[in-house]
Amino acid sequence: MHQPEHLKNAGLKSTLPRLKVLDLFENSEERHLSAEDVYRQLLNSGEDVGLATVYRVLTQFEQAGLLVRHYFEGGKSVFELNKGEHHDHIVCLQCGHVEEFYDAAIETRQEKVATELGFAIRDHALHIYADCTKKKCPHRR
Amino acid sequence: MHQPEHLKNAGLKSTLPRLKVLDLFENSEERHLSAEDVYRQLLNSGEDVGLATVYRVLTQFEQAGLLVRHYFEGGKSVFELNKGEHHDHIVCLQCGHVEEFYDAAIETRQEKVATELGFAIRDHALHIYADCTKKKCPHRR
DNA sequence: GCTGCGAATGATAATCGTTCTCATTTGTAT
DNA sequence: ATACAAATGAGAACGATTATCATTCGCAGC
Repeated sequence: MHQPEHLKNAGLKSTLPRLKVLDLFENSEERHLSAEDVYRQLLNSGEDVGLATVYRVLTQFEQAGLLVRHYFEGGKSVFELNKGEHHDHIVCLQCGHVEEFYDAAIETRQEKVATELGFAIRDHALHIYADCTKKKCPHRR
Repeated sequence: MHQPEHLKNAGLKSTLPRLKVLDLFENSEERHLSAEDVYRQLLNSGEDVGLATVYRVLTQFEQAGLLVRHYFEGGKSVFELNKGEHHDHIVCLQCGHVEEFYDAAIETRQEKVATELGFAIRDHALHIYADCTKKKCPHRR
């Protein structure tokens, strides 16, 4: 019973579809969901939302700062709850699972490089595509 | 008069469209070209190529290792000549120009992080989106 | 140089992710 | 309860890319 305030604070009416989407992100196993993922999961849960609404809501949530959008290889973009702390991503090539990491040294180095080249960083994305070396891997895909 | 060998070595017939595309990448101002960019520039040069062929040739060149493909934000992917040496990219948000850089510290740090998380890096992409702080900026877009 | 055949091309249709349009429905302030 | 703006959903539209398929081209063999 706290999502409505999240929406209010973001200046968004608390409608059914919006509550459902927020809830999904807060209770889903996988933190990183594409629009299609969200749509499918809502349909499977018996909800009756339109794909267009899912796209709209995701975009609104991104603009409101509730979600963060990532552009991984393969065209479709994925969203995750905005925890406030920046982090980069490592994507498993086997199962598609996304792991997060943060490395202060990499961050400061980026700033250094950008400054030297005469740029002011606005945003950045570090995506590592790798094979999981552990035996457990089948997250999904 | 050396492109034909490049193609031969890659196991590709040296056809007119393929030679034109290779030539474009070797002589263009901007190293980073999208399929649309290539298509437009060839049309402007009076060449008569089909868009489908451009996409096909770019993909073949990528598989042959002649070109490298990058997925920047904004959907469309861009290609550049494969110089053999890896580098990351900083994209100017004003003009769309792409600058390249390489930072050994960042590279080694990535390896370290991946290993610690139990992954074997296959590929990675570091894209910095920034504003150019210099007065000269109008490369294009 | 000419021929033939498989590979390559180009026009166009199809696909995929995403956005737009618009008539209908819903949330909420009154 | 009422009303009105905001939000929704179905489907059209869109941009990037890929697939289809009849025609054309590169090149090996004559």
